[in-house]
Order: sequence, then C-alpha cells, then structure tokens
Amino acid sequence: MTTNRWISDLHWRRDSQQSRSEQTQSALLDAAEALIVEQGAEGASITRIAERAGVSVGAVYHHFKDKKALCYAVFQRVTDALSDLNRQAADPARWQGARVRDLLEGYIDLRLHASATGNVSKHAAALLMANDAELKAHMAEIKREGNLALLGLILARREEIGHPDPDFAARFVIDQLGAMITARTDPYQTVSAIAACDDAAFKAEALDWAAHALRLGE
Amino acid sequence: MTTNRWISDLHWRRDSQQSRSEQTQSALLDAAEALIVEQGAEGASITRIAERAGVSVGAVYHHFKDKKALCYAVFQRVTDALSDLNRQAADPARWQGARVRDLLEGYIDLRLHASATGNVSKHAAALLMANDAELKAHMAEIKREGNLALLGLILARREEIGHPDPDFAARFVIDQLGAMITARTDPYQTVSAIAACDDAAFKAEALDWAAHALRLGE
DNA sequence: ATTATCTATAGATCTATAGATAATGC
DNA sequence: ATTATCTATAGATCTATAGATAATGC
Repeated sequence: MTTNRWISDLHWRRDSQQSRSEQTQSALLDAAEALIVEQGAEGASITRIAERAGVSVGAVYHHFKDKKALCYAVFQRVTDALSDLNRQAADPARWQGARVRDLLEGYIDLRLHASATGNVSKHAAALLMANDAELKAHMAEIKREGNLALLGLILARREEIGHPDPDFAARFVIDQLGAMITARTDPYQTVSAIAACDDAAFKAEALDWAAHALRLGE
Repeated sequence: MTTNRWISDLHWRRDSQQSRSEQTQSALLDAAEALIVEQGAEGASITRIAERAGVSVGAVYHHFKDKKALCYAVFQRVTDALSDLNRQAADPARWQGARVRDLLEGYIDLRLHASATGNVSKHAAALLMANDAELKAHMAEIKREGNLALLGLILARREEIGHPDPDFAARFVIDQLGAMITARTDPYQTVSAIAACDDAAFKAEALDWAAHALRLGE
C-alpha cells in the first residue's frame, strides 16, 4: 500500500478505473433486475440491459463473460445479502439467555422484515430461479443453512421441549413456520387470513401454534 | 344429429377432420409441455414444438392464433382439471354427516393425491405462471374458489369450533394447511421434516395442529 | 367449400465478437 | 501497458405469414 492516502482515501479524484468499473457493473445489475421484474426474464435482453444502464453492448461483455454470468451475478447479489443475514442471526452470542420462544419470535421478525425490504432484487431473483434449476438448488441450500443454524440453537435448549421426539418436532416447526411466512408474503393470495391479519396477530397465532407443536412448558 | 351412428359411434372410420384436428392440437400441447419442462420456457420455441409434435410450423398457426394462445392452452388444460377436482370436492352431498375433522382430512388427501399425479403438466403450468402475472392471478383465483368452498363446508359446522372467532380461525387453518402441503410437495426442500416423514405421519401432525387451532371439541 | 397441412421466407430480434479509440496506471 | 468503452456486424435464432397442395364434408 504505497498509494497516496490523500488521493485514495479522501476522494479528491474519484474517477479511478476501478470505481468506474464498479459503477458500470452495478448499473448493469440494476438495469437487469429492473427489466426482469418489469418485463419478465425474456424481456431482459443484453441489448436492452445495456441501453438501460447507459452503456454499449460491448461494455457488457467486457464485464461479464456471457448473459448467464450476468444473470448469476444478479442472483448472487441477493443470495450474498441473505447469507449475511443468516450469519448474523446464527451467532450464538446474540441469543445468550434466550428461550426457544424467543428464538422463534426472532426468526419470524427477521423473515417478515427481510421480505419487506429489497423487493425488486428479490423479485428478480425469484424470476431467475423459476427458469433455472441450478439457482433453485442454490437458494434452497442457503435457506437450508439458515434453518439448520436455527435448529442447532433450538436443540441446544431441548430441555424446554416436551414433545417426545424433540428433533423431529423442531424440524417440523421450522419447516412449518417457513411455509407460513412464505404464504403470508406471497402476493397472490387465496383466502387469506394469514395475509389479511396484521403482523402482531400473525406472530401471536404462529407462536401459539409452534409452542403447541413443540409442547413448550410454560 | 343426422349422422350415421354406425360411423360416428362405432369408429369404423376414424380419420375425420375433427379427430385429426384434436389429435394435432393435443400433440402440440403435449410437445409444448414436455419442452417447457425439459428446457425451460425459453427453450420451447414454435419451431421446436412443431418439430416435436411431428407437424409443420404452419400447422401450429392454423390451430393457435399465436404463441401466447398456445401457452395459454397448455395452462388451461391444467387449470380445467383443477377446477373439475374443486367442483367434485365441493359438493355438499358428498360430505353429508361429515365432521370438520373429516373435511380437513379429505382436503389433505385430495391435495396430496393431486400433487402425485399429472406432474409434467403441472410443472409446465408452474413455469408458465412464473413468467406471466395474468396466469399467476388466474391460478390464485382457482385456488381461492376451492378454498372458499371448503370454508363454506367448515362454517356450516361452526358449532364444532371452540375458537372465539370461528371465521378467522377457519380461514387461518385453510391457509396454513395449504402452505403446509405446498411445503411438503415442493421439490426443493430445506430442513425438512415436513417432506421427510411419510404421508400418515404428515397427516396426523397436520390434523393435530388444525384441531388445536380451531379448538375442535373431542 | 372448407379444413388441415406443408414449404419457403420475410423481418425482427438476440448473443457474442472483432477491432478501434481514449483514458488510467505503473 | 492495461483497462474501459464504443461502433459495427456476423450468424443464429424465432415468430408469423403467404401461398400451394391434398384431403374431408355437404
């Protein structure tokens, strides 16, 4: 690091190649996301993405090997954020003194909050996933990691669980809470009480069910 | 109807224009479904669909106005079957003397059975839906109709429900059972106890939860 | 006369590359 | 010297249509 700190850190000059490169790449990812969400995955052609990002088609291929690499980068920006969230939530230090019910409540809060933010990116990722089994599998793997971390935290408190098979019960509850939250955040609703009630009522009902399923002592 | 019954009913001659037409249309829908499932929605071009169905591109456009019409026909074949199933299941005569628990068990059985059959068609429909908001909305509407019919059957037995707000509880349980079954039949699993256990264990756990949520008397 | 089918093709994409140009970076 | 960008375009699709051909149906 022999670079002049005045220049590199205080940003008197800011159009370094590196930062221009990063800006262009972000602009391309943003443009791809927006087009995918607005017109579906088929509407997001390289030509249109470049146009929207304000660069030429040639520039796209300078930054990404091919269209698939660009799409995967869009997807990865979402999954990286998800992995980060998982890592933070899984930190045992964060949950010292917490009971199973607190863990479940924290999980619900986390997912409800996550689904309320970054919606365009997530929608784009969902559309890409729908057309690509590899991405589907990758997303499932990330969710799996998060769920297994939660499972570990819960089973470290297994003495609270009255169900005769705590391992099965804990897994079942985690799956089911996930399904419940997915149903709540799905924009295409059917009946739907899960989506119609407010967050507090949803949380109360979900926690009540989970406590029953695990036979948590009171 | 002045047609000769010997001909039209006993099929001595079978290559009428009408039946050829139907055969070609079915072949096109089958080919489209297969290609969509095998290569994703983008892989199913008119050229490839025609080739797979063993007809020319021109023939495709004789039977379908454009590509969208063909895709919608693929989708409709699936939703028509679903609507039929809904209509059969919603018949009150079928449920005479049944209790709420029987209704819920019947619903679970129906959906588990449905997800085990006609998988290629449903997979294709799901991929088409993913790229088309109109189809998503249509599917949601069909599920909604089925769920509302179930809701009606349950609320006709509201005296069995101990929950202080039977209407809310019934809607919540229907949503939740739906989410549970979706999670079970999703091929991309996370933890997952819901998918790992056998049908009997799944049903028992689901029914137990529903009975608790509704506060069904015993 | 109508219907089902085919062949051939126009016209509009779309992906990816080659090669030139201008700026940064050592 | 390397990096970022542009222009121009080759080559491969893909959708949809026009017009010919052969069979059914009244």
